[in-house]
Amino acid sequence: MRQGALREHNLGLVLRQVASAPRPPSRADIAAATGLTRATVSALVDDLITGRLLAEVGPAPRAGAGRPAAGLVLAANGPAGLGLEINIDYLAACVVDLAGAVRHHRVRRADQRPRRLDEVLGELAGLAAMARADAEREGVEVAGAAVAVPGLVDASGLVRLAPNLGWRDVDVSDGLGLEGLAVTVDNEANLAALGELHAGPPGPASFLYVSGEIGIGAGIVLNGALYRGARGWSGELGHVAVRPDGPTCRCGARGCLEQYAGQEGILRAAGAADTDELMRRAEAGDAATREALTNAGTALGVAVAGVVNVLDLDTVVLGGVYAPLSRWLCPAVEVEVERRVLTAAWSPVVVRRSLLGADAASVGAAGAVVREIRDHPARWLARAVTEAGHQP
Amino acid sequence: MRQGALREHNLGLVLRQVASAPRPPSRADIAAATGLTRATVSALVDDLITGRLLAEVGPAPRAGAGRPAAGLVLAANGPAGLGLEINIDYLAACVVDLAGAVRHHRVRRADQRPRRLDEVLGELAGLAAMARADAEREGVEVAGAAVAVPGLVDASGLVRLAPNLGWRDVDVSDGLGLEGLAVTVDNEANLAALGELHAGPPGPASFLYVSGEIGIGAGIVLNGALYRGARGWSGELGHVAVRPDGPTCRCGARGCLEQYAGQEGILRAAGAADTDELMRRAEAGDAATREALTNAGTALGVAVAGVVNVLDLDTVVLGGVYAPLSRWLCPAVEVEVERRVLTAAWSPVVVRRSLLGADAASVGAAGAVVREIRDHPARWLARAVTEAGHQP
DNA sequence: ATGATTTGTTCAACGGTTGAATTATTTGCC
DNA sequence: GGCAAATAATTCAACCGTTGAACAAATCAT
Repeated sequence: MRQGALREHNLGLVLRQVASAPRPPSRADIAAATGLTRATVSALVDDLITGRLLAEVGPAPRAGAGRPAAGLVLAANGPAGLGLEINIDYLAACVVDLAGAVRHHRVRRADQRPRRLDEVLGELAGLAAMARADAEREGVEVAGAAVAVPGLVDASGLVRLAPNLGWRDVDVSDGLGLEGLAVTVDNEANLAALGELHAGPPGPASFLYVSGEIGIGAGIVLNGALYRGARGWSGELGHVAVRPDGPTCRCGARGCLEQYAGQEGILRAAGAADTDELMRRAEAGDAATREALTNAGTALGVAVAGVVNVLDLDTVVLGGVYAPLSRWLCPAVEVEVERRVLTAAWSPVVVRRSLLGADAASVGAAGAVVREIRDHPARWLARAVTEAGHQP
Repeated sequence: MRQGALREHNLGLVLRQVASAPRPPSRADIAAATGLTRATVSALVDDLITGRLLAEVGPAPRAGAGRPAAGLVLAANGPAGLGLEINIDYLAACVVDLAGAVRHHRVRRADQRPRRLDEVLGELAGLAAMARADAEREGVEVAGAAVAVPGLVDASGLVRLAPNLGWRDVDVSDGLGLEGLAVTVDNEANLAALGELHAGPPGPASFLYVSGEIGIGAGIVLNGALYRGARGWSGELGHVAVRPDGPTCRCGARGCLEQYAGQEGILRAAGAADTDELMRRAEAGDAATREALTNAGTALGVAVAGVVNVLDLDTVVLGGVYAPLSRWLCPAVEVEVERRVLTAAWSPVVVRRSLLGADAASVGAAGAVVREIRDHPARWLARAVTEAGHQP
């Protein structure tokens, strides 16, 4: 039973090695890096090439003598992931291939709050169908899908609560027209954090991804893996207490971060109608707006400093609506982190904006699908073999 | 290179299976539980028995027909772990065997703050020598040691800062007279959290262990493993902000939890000279003391609720001086957690006192040593074989 | 051209697991 | 008491994946 697990492990090892190499590596490079024999690597690579997970590229010019090496890259025409996102004011769909390249991306802006559930899912199903058709045209096969939702999602994929959409106990994967596909549903901040993880340099990382929307969520990446919590409900940063006797939050408690740094609170304090107006005023140098952003950043910094003190993270990423506002938020956050994190003197904590910006969740969702294949290639290979057998 | 890793993995699998079984399992039970064949399990068990990690017990009476099964238990005369603890007002040493039984335990109470470093380490070396001699008398071999220290310990085992002992950049493992042994050094709260993890029911668990002493530290266990942070400095709960504009802490920031729920703050508010007096007054029903404890519990609850909101933990354990005080602290902590944790309505958060009390860190340290052997038995087996070869 | 050098493949051997057959030891039933 | 059924543990040939050495392929340096 565990004899085959060895091969599965080594297939994944080779695949990850190719993915993390700065240049297309040869079989010999992989053997040297992993400690496996060249013979074993050759056998593994053969399986991966016939399974359309790896491809050979022309021999690179080499310095010195010796037979030229055939470079290996992740296959661009292999399996791809479909990422879908439902958010308050837009829907999005994208396709990411095994190498991490975004092959399709489409956003449809519209306030989803007044719409009925089936309208929302119907339009998302349309976006998904377009994405699949586009992927097929490009010669990649969609192998699975992940849906990002701004709310609490339980282990079975049921949306237990999405307060800003007014949803409760909704089965999102149903009614998307993706019957043949494996569909997972996850919290928007979690998938955005995964997107940020895979967009950065390869290798393990620990960071806090803060997603500022109407609410404030967080995705926690520890040692290169997403931490979901005991029940999958981690990251409720918006309800960390900033002032225990502050104003009452809609959750019932007092002084939650959301009251100070939530999108609605910032807009109210700045006297702006929406984020676009807020941005314009901030760029114009409006004093009240700048003050509102500084106050929000300070409150965010207090909460983030608490998390960093407890988890000892070296990076904090600001995403969602915080990403475009990061120019004004980051300094205030950094001041509080610098002041309140006990070990900040030894090792600095970086506070930066999201690399992917507003696309983080949808790209992260698609990336999570291909990452699953990359980490467990044997499952994909077994599937590919049985399919070939069934439809020759 | 990875062919042998398969065997190492399976040796560990069998060992963990024996450890987590409610009754001594037979080879056939293990095979059924792990999915390995009976033949493979027999071979693995033979290696583990000759390596003194497992032992057979007499056949248990069975219901129905069939050859009786030979029960397997973790060897009581195999390798054991030596746990040492340096704390503000006591030193401790203990020996824990592979099955988790405490075979030796000794505490020497004395305020360590006025003493010189070499005095402290000298006395601890004496305790360690006594523990080893006692272990030898009982027929167990000490296979390694771990030292718990109330301070920041870096990855190399150097104590970077122990504020309440006045230590900075101290190499503790040097000068303990344990030259032949593998010695690790770790934060007191981390090792206490491990002790609590192994004292509870087997299987993965996620919880926050809060260690109240002069400072307030925390050990974080996620999915059955200790989380140490990006640099190993996780758990600085004492410097989480409870009131951002509260009194200035000795760390320089304002409103840290330590100011409200640290041992010294509680004693001052209650007007008690030491913890014993505090306990007496609280039991006598003194109003000022009760109020001081409730206020401390409330502040602790605010900070703990923030951590639980972010990490989605289902259990919080109060240890250190909080353990004997938990009768008065827990209710106040629970009120804040109930009020402030967003998902508390779905899934309750348990706040309870430490099972091991004041012994958690030393027992946890010794347990960490044997747990290392239990998880990587191949290393121990290899060592045992070479030793047998050298001294036949 | 020839040798040095590096890549990739082939093949017998090896370590570890597997599955079936075999032995060992008990209970239940006549 | 004897025998069949049942369960535990071991033995052994077969199998799977990795290993190491030998070998063929392709290039550069001289």
